[in-house]
Amino acid sequence: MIKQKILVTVDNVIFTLIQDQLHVLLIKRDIDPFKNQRSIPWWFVLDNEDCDTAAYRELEEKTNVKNVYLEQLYTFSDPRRDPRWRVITVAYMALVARENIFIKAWSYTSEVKFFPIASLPKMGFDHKKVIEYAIQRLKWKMEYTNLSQFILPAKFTLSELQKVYEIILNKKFDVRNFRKKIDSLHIIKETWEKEIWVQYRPAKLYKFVDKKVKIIEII
Amino acid sequence: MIKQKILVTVDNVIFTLIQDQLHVLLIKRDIDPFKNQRSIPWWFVLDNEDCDTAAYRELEEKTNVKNVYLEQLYTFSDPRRDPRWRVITVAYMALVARENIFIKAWSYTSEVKFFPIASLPKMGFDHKKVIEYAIQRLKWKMEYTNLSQFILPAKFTLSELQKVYEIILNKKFDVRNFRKKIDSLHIIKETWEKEIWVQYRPAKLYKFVDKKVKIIEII
DNA sequence: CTAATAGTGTCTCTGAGACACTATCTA
DNA sequence: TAGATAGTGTCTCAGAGACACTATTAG
Repeated sequence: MIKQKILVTVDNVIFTLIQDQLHVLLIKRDIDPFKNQRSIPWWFVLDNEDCDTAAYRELEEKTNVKNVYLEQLYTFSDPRRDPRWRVITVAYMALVARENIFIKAWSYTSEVKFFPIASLPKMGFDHKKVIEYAIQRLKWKMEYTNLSQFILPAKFTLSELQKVYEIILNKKFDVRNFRKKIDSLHIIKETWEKEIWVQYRPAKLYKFVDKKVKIIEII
Repeated sequence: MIKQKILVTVDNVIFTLIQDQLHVLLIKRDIDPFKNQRSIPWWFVLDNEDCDTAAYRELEEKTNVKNVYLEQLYTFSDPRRDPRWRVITVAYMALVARENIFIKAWSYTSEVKFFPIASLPKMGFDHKKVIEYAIQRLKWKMEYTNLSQFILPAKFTLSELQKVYEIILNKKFDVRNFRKKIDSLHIIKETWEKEIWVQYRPAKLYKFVDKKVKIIEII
């Protein structure tokens, strides 16, 4: 039988929106290598689970939310990506709505924290590369699917929806053209509720018609 | 240190066009499990190489061609996908031009053979799923990149180019609209050569402007 | 009534798709 | 000259993008 000494892990790039900025969850390493540097959450795949299961497990451990969007991205396999052992990692990205994420990650100490992607700290391993890959995939999929629903609260305003696209795609849209386009796609519907506690004209709240990921040209 | 007993392999879904049909390279297994069934070529990742390198190595061993398009697809990790051991596989797809592929795979015995995707034989492992995934990715990428160049000979006619799209996307195109579209993309240029040995009006030969993969809306 | 954001319609221009005939080569 | 494929232009319609004002609420 073949001799091979490779360890397999899953890495989770967990995205959310906080105060109009895209953020990624990072943990602080308390052991070497890269002690005190940040890294994205990762862990070993167990012997009797597949990678999706492992990624979910790791995700719940850090955020305590279920019902999250999770997608396999890419497998990183440079033989020297971990200085200790030969480790291959299957990278995932997760999208969580800020209304869900507040539950656990926030209650941690500074060991688990969201960082805006515009100012990421120094990171161990090849995690910078993994995050860059994830951002690319996120942008790309935002353009042609209804993925934005997973980063929004269940009910949201059209302005919030537009802002999600503007932030992630880093691009401004015309209000009227944006609404016309969204309307033509039939991916969201009105609720009969409105914003409350706002000091201006309250906006109508909408929700997504379909929880499934659909292929749609949004922009 | 963590105990983990996982083996890592790479699977290659090797596509080419033969006689107006999309084909996949399969080998015949001469040992159990799945003895005498077909499978896509795969092999173990060596300790000091990354997965891309392993996939190239496996590819050259079967086809003897270099300069091939190779892309990582997805990592399949069901704990029971190999009945003997716990094996995780990183799947790749390769595109080869028929002018290149004839070199070695053809000279093999029946052990290594191309099968049209419309009539695939019974296959071991989860290879049906892997091939289906690869076909999806291929279709998808055909629509928005200049990937078709890797499945065509270096010089080709516009009819051949159109046929590539028609076969892979399983869809007919209007000759004039297709040419108008391709022309507007500036991805190919005329050579000053024409077809020879044909029994009708010989067509002009074209070649791709750029070997790099470009993002372009083709259809 | 002021400040702040929500919400709405029209025009222009580009590009996709429908459609049919002539040109060039071999045998 | 028959058979086979190459090669070419126009019109219509849909959708993208540019653009500015009125509506509604809280304080």
